[in-house]
Amino acid sequence: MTDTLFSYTDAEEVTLFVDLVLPIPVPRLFTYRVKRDMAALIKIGARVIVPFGKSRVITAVVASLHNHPPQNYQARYVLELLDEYPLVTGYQLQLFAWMAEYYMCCIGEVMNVALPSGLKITSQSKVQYNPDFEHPDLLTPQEVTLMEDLKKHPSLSYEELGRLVGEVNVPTLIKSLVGKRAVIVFDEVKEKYVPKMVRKVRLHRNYEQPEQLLALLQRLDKLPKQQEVVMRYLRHVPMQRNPALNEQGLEKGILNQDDELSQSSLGTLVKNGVFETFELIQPRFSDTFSPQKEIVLTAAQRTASDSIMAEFAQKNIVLFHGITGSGKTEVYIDLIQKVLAGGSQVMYLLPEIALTTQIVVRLQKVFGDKMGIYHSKFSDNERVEVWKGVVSGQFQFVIGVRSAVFLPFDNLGLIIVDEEHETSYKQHDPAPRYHARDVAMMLAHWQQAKVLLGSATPSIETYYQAKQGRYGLVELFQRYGDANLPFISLINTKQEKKQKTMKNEFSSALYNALADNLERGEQSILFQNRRGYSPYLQCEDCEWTSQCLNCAVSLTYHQRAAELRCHYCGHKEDVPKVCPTCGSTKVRTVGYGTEKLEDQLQILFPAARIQRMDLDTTRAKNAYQQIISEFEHGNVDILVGTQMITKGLDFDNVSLVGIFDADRIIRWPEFRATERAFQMMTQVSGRAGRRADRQGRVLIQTSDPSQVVLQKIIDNDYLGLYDEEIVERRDFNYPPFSRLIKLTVRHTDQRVSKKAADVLCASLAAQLGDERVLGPEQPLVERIRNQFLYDILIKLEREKINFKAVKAFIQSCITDILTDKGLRAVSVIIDVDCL
DNA sequence: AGCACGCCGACT
DNA sequence: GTCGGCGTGCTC
Repeated sequence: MTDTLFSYTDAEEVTLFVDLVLPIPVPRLFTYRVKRDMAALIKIGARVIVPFGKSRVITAVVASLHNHPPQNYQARYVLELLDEYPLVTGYQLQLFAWMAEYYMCCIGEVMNVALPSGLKITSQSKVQYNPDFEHPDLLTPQEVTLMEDLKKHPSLSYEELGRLVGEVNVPTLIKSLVGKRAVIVFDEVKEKYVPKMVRKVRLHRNYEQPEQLLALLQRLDKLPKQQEVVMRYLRHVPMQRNPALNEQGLEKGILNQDDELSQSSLGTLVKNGVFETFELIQPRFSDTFSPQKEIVLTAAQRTASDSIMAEFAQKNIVLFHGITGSGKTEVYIDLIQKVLAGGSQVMYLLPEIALTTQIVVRLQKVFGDKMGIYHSKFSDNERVEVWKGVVSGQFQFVIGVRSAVFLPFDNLGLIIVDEEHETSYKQHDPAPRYHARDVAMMLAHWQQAKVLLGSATPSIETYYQAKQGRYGLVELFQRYGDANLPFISLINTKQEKKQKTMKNEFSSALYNALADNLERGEQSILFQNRRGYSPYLQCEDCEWTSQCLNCAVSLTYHQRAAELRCHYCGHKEDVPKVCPTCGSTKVRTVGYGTEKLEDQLQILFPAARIQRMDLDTTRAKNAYQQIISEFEHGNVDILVGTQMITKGLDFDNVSLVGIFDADRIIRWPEFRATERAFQMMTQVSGRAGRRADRQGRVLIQTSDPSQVVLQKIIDNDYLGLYDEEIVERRDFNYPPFSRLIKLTVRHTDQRVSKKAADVLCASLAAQLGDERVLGPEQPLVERIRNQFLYDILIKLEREKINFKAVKAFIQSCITDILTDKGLRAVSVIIDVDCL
């Protein structure tokens, strides 16, 4: 500014602007004005509420503060400042920006998956009564009446709230209520938190004083049943000594003790006004933890832990390669304790399925309420609590799934990525399509934290880095408690079919083994990685098969639900009684899903108790836990399941694992198929024989036992697998020797989709060269939800490539397509480091 | 992503 | 004559 003469007055008049991250898929920040009274309080990383577009109000995060008024438009005002202390750290903003750049998406898309929806108040969000609300005394009179309304309604929308309170500023009101933890905010789309209610009873006020109580008991002398109920109540609520205890009452269930007589007596007492019933919302955080348990490491575990520490002195990333059942968890606990004692934070990542199991319980016993759990099965409100707990310092240690990398850590000392090879660490559907393992490494790099990658079957990429010396490597090949590795054998189904010894698709070997196990009272697990009853229906008289209308896949037959389902778009239809084409009644099921296996096993072994575990049986809230505990308590003889059973289940009594169809796992049309097959089958095998006193057995059904990977699985020969795979990867320039970016072009008109893909491919290849650009090619499922898909795969060697520049070029090619008149309607999905 | 604006078909 | 279909374009 040239106008220095008046700068002393200007200094006070300068308008403050903020650049905000909005949860909107637009590749830029948005500038808003800040009113003077807010200017002193607003900070980078704080959330604000702003008006956006014609009729929306949304939550944004402050990315920067400045005083440059925008040139081409008038900035609008920030409506409300939500956080006096930022809920988003500088590291997180750095992470958001990095992810948007690296994974080629918008920073708003990153923010959208990063923040739990409870932290994003918008004009679309709803509020409900917080079951854990503790301080009604803080409310203003207006808020008190509003809370009464909220108690009556399950939830209120933004508009409804506005109508109820009249002229008051709704965002301000919500801010106030959220701040007092009186309400919780949730996303209408997602399922809201359903508070658990307890039914309680208490004595009527008239009987609270000792003399009144005594009179009551005397009056009930002639009614012994009712007298007994009152006595029982007094035993649990000793109000003779302290009448105030009556206020809290007693749970109805405890008083009733499930006998009908006391129930009817209680009913009479309630009717006569002696007792009154009321309901209370059960607080969720009422668990108590057992005291800290001492963890004693075995010699091998001790050595491993020490070696990891030693490696960390040299390297920032260490691969901990330990076979299944070697007791990696104890080693982790040891390391976590060390890092926490040093005052740093720890993040422990696990794939979704593994997190639901015993590991959490085990860690909770050690770390108690200092440990936060970040899991998708938890309600959004609980995620918000974990987030705030990390900011406040309550949680120095969090165990969580993929999305835990977004938590506001600022002082990480250690990140553990367990089951490092798991593909579920890569987010597939909404952008950002990030890999939590890689993001974790970035976070660690910024915060000078160490990363421990754990796996029994490391990904080829990771093992390569370890071999190259870029990562430290610690291996633990001794099974915990000297349990033996299972004995794995192959069953040639082709041969058995020739000899006619198969029972349906069960080989005699598998059948006999299952029968033996049943007889001995030992448990078995049968693995089949396909849910439903059968992958499709087929007419025997014509060519008809069940096909999805919207996708190029067959409809899977689900017998239990009595419907045909598309596993891609979710479309459901009734099962036809006759062939829809020719009217024939000979419609048969083809192929085997877990449901059919369950059925056939029941026919083969009528006395066996069989349980199925797949997506369909575990959808309900606690179904997963229930199945596991049933199995654990020996109430199940044979557990049939998909991938879900491969992880984290440690059961003593399982002595047999059957892999129903190995061929299907091996012959996946993908360059990682062999690696996957090895990982998957090794993991399932690990479920067998986790006890020292006998060796578990694994039977693998295959039509071709000579397949190389099978022998490697039998020999538990990870190194052999690695040596072969790495050669192929090098020869064909696949990861770790290259990076892959997959572009998927989508449109409802196949010709448009194809044209766009061709044009895109040509412009990419013109610059990058034919050998780096593959396709366009129709994916395995060429049409999903009536959109025709074409894939383009870009291979970029690690050396001598300016990754950033290439990505910018790719982006420009896509922009060209999307501005082309005839092709602009297509959408292009970008997947960096696709799996 | 939402949301409005805008320009063409089957309905009271 | 309108209601509403979803194509296109914009949001500080």
